[in-house]
Amino acid sequence: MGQQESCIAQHFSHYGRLSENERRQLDALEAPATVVTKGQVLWHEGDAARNFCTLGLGWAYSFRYLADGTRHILETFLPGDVIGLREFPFQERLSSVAMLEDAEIRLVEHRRLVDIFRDSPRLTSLCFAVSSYQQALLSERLVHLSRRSARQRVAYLLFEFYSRLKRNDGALGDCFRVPLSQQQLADALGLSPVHVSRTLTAFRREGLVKRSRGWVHILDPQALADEGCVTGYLHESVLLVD
Amino acid sequence: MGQQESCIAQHFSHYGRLSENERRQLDALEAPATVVTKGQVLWHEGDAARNFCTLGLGWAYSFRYLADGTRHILETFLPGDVIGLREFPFQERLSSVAMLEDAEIRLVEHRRLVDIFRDSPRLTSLCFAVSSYQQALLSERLVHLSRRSARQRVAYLLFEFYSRLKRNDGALGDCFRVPLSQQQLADALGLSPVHVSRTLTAFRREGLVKRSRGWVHILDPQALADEGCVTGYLHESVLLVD
DNA sequence: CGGAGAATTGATAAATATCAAGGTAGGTGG
DNA sequence: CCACCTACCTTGATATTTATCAATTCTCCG
Repeated sequence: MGQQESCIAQHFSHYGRLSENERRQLDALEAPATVVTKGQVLWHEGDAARNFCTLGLGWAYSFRYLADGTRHILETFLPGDVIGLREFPFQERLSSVAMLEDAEIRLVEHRRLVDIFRDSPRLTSLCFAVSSYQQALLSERLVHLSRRSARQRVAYLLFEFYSRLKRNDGALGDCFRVPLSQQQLADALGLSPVHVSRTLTAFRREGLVKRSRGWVHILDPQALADEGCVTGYLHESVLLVD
Repeated sequence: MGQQESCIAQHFSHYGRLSENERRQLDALEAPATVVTKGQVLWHEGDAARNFCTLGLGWAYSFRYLADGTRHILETFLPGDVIGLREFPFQERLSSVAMLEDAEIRLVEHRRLVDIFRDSPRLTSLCFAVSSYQQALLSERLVHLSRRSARQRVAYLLFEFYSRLKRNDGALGDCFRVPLSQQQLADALGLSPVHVSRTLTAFRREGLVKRSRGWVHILDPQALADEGCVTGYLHESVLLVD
């Protein structure tokens, strides 16, 4: 992801092959990188929404506060992901976004997206694909949160991280960094931190997964996928026919 | 929604004013109406995805089967809604869709969407808006399902129906049709049908909501919104600046 | 009037939350 | 280099919510 291979081009290329020209168009979108620090809030729910951004390095998450002061984590963003695209048609941010680590982001004005729509039907299709993929992740999570046990939820989330990281880096091993605390995992899973801890302890005892401060080691990928009832289309290539 | 005011134009006009020309373009998308019957499955998860459709009359829902044979309802579709747009970049259906009532649908080939992308940046933006709004409904539901009590979930879902119906029909009163059985409400809420029944009984006793086979009567809209922790942006106009 | 799906109700069981008390590891300043 | 500090994690005991099972009633439709 150097200067000539922009983050956004990298991300879009998951959904279809890019021509040199298309790549240049995407590269031209991005402003210079901005450095942000762990814990920093990129924007709050309700803020005016005029841009989205790409995440060069580091993890982030979007969240909403509930009436009782608790917090729910809606999405996680991994290096290379696009953040805030879905808010394009809204005047206001629908959720807050905060950084899990020090990171580098690049802003893109929403109106630049309209330029894309005007200039390139193909890139437009790819934008749609990016957005639809995120929506697919969301609905998958919806299914997995609403009616599944704590074990299944935890297994699913860990496996989701695994498979999304693997999509960006085919050489990823079974041991990788996941910079969420148990409190944050709990906020993403709709569980109490205590119960997340118990579940992870059980998984460790059973030889499924080991987790310690920021790292996850998947001991038995197949068993984890089974436990999480992972169906698989998140892996499938989502290439557009054209 | 007669012959000249197509379902899809009607739907899109929620997101921005349509010119006569744009309206014609949208109208031209739709094939003649197809009649479908209650319980009919439009498509199954995993089927090839080559088109989407608009729902002229009647309700529908999308769902996934879980490993244990239970079912989760992901989305509900009301008259005027667009079904299956989010699957545009996927080769396969991500979820099944079934009818809650006898209804009328109109199919649109996915490749016609590419025509729109090529011919009209503005309609493209509106497509994006439609898709993003559905995504917003999904993420709102995600928040409301993962960490809220049964009372809050039920209240939220009923209020969501109320506000979505009201968006299509400003004159809607407090009493309207909701053709989901308690079993189906349970499948959408991630609760057992028994508990849905208890919760609805409690609401009736408290003078919040009355429900009987296919009808909902909201007795105290404000109290229901409070109980469901409805925040409000689903009502907001989502107009594009342009 | 009879039948079938749908809804209600009660009793009990299971899953998860909450509360509270330690324990551990990594970072920091002396 | 050590000691402490702090955030994070673990564990146990108890409380709450919701599921499950089973029996009954309701309501619509033929």
